[in-house]
Amino acid sequence: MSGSKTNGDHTSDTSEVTVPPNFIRYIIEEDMATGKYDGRVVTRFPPEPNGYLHIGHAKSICLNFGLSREYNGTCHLRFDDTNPGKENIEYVNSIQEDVKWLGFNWNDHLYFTSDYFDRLFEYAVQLIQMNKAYVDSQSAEQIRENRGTLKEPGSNSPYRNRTVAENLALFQKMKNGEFDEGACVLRARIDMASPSIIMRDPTLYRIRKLDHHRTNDQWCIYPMYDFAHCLSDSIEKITHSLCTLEFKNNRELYDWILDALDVYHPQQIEFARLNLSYTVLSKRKLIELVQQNHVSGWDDPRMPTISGLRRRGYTPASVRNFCERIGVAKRDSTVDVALLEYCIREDLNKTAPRVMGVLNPLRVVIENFPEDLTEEMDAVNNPEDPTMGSRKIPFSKVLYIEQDDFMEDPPKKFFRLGPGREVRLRYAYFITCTDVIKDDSGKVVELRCTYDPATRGGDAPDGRKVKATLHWVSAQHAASAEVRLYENLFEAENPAAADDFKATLNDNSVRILKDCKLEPGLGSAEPGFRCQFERLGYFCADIKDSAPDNLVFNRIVTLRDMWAKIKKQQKK
RNA sequence: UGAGGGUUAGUGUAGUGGUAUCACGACGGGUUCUGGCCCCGUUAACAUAGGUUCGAAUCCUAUACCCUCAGCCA
Repeated sequence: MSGSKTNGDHTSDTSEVTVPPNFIRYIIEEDMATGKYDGRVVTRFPPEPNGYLHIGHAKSICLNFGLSREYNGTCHLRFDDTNPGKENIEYVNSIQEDVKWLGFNWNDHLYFTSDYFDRLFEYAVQLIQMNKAYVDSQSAEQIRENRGTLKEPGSNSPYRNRTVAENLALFQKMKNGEFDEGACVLRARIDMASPSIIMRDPTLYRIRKLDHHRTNDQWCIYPMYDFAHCLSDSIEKITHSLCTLEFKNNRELYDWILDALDVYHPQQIEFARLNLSYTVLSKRKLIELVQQNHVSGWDDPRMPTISGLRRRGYTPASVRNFCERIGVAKRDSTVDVALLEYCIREDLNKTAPRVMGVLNPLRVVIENFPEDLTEEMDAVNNPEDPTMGSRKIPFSKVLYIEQDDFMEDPPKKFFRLGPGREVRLRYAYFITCTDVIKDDSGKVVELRCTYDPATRGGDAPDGRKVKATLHWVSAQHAASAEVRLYENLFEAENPAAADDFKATLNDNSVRILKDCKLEPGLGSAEPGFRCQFERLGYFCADIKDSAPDNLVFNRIVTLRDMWAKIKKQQKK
C-alpha cells in the first residue's frame, strides 16, 4: 500500500477520538428503538461532480460513513449528476479517490442519479397523471415575475390548467427534443400563494440539449435537484438523508413529492456545514482561486481541498479525527483552523520519524575537531515510539546550524547560541562559540566554535547543563533540498466577509527555500514520506515534485513554538 | 415573522427539570538532549426580560440578534 519510505496514509494507527453524542445519533437511536426502518441504517454521500471535495465535504463523508458503520448499516456513494453543463468525469474520479483516501469504502454501493433517469421520468409522468404537475410554457423571466416575492404571493401561470392529456403530450415532446431549451419546463402544481417560496410550483424538469458524461445524448431533459434527490433516496431505500442547513426549506418539497407519489420515504435531517477560520470553503470561491492562478491548482498544498490537504501532508486519520472533534449541530459556526493543526500534530507526533534539517544554514567550524574525521552519532528515530529504533548521523568539522539559533546580541530568554555561549548539538557534543565571522555588509556568515570531546552523545560527565539543544547537519554529508513553507492562504479570519475575499490573500502563504541542508539519510526519501524536522515542524516530501535526487519538502505544520510566543511578547 | 431555522467560556461541543461537560486556544508551572511531546494548574459561557417550579440552559411568554429561501444550480 505505502512505499518503504512513506508512512501514515493507510496504516496510521492513531486511535480515533471518542465520538461525542449529537442530535442525529439520538434520532437514529430513537428510530432503532421504535423499529421505524426495521433497524436499518442506510445513509449516502451525494456529491455533485462539479468540483473537488474539500474539508467541509470530509465532515459530511465522516458523518455519513461513520454513522452507517456505527449502526452496522451501509453508506452509498451517489453522484448527483443532473446538470450536464457543470459536471464531468474528472470530478467523479477525483471524488472517488478522495473518499477512498479518507479511509471509507462504499463497497458495491456506487450510484449515479443519471442511472435513475428512466424511473425519474416515469415518476414525473405519474405526477402529471395525478394532475400534480404541468408543463409551463412561460419564459424563465415570466416564471420569476409570477413567483411573487418573500412577502407577496405569486400568481398562477396561464398554462397551469392544461389538461392531463395535454401535459402528457407536451412532456413527451420535451423528452423527444421537440422544444428548444427554455421553451418550457415541467412544474409541480402545488400552491403559488404558499408562504414558502420553495412550494410555489417548483420546477421539476428543464430542457438541456447537452451531452451528459454518462448518458451522452440520450436525454435532453434533466430533473432538478428537488425532484431527483428525494426520489433517488427513496429508490435506494435510504433511511436518514443527511444534508446541510440550507436545504431545510427544501424539506417540505422533499416530503411533498414522496407523499404525492406514495413511495418509500426516508427522513431528511439537516446539520450545519463546516466553516474554517482563515479559509474559504465555497465551491465558487475555490474555483476562482484555481482559475485565476492564485494557487497552483486544486491540489495546491494551501488549498482546503482533500487533494490539497493530502499533498500538504495531512494524514487521513488526522482529518477524520478533526471531523469527529468538531461535532455536529444545527447552528452556524466557524471552527478554528488551529484545531485542524492540532489534529495533524497529534497524529504525526506519534508516527513520524524525527530527522534533522537546517532550513537557513549558518556555517559552523569546530576548530578543535580533526580535519578529516567523521564520527557516527546515534540518534533516536522517535522518542514517542521506541520500536522505531535509531540511526547513525555523521558529525564532522564543518557543520550547518539554523541561522535563527544564533544571535550576536541575545535578548533575555534567548537560550541558544551567542558569542562565548555553550549549547548542545543534538545527539553530538557541547560546543562553545569563540568567534563570529561577518561579510562586508556585517552579516554573520560563519561561526567558529570549539567542542568538548567529553560530551560525546550529548551529556557532560561533570554534570554541567546547557540551556539549549540545537539541530545541525554535517556540511560535507548533507543532502540538499527545496523546502516550501506554508501559512494560511488568507490573512483575514473570515475572508468571505470581505468585499473581495481575494484582497485578503496572504502574500506569505508560501515561501520557497532553495538550498536547505538535511541529514544524509533523507537523500533517498520517496514522495509522500512524512517526518518531523526536529524543532521545526512536520514535513512531507511533495508527492508531485519531489524525487530522491531532487528533494522537495512541504511543511505540513510547525511545531508549537514557545520561543515564537516569547519573541512576540517582547516586541510589544 | 412572508416562511423556516438558530443563539451555552475566545472557538467548537455536551446537557432534554436537580452541582454547566469535554476538547482546542490563551495564561502560569513541572519535566525534558526537540523552547516538541507529556504532566499539573488557572482562565472563561447558558442572548435579554419576565413567568411556572422547592429547583430552569432545559418548560411558558415576550424581545433582541444571526442564518436560509424569490435558479430552468445543488
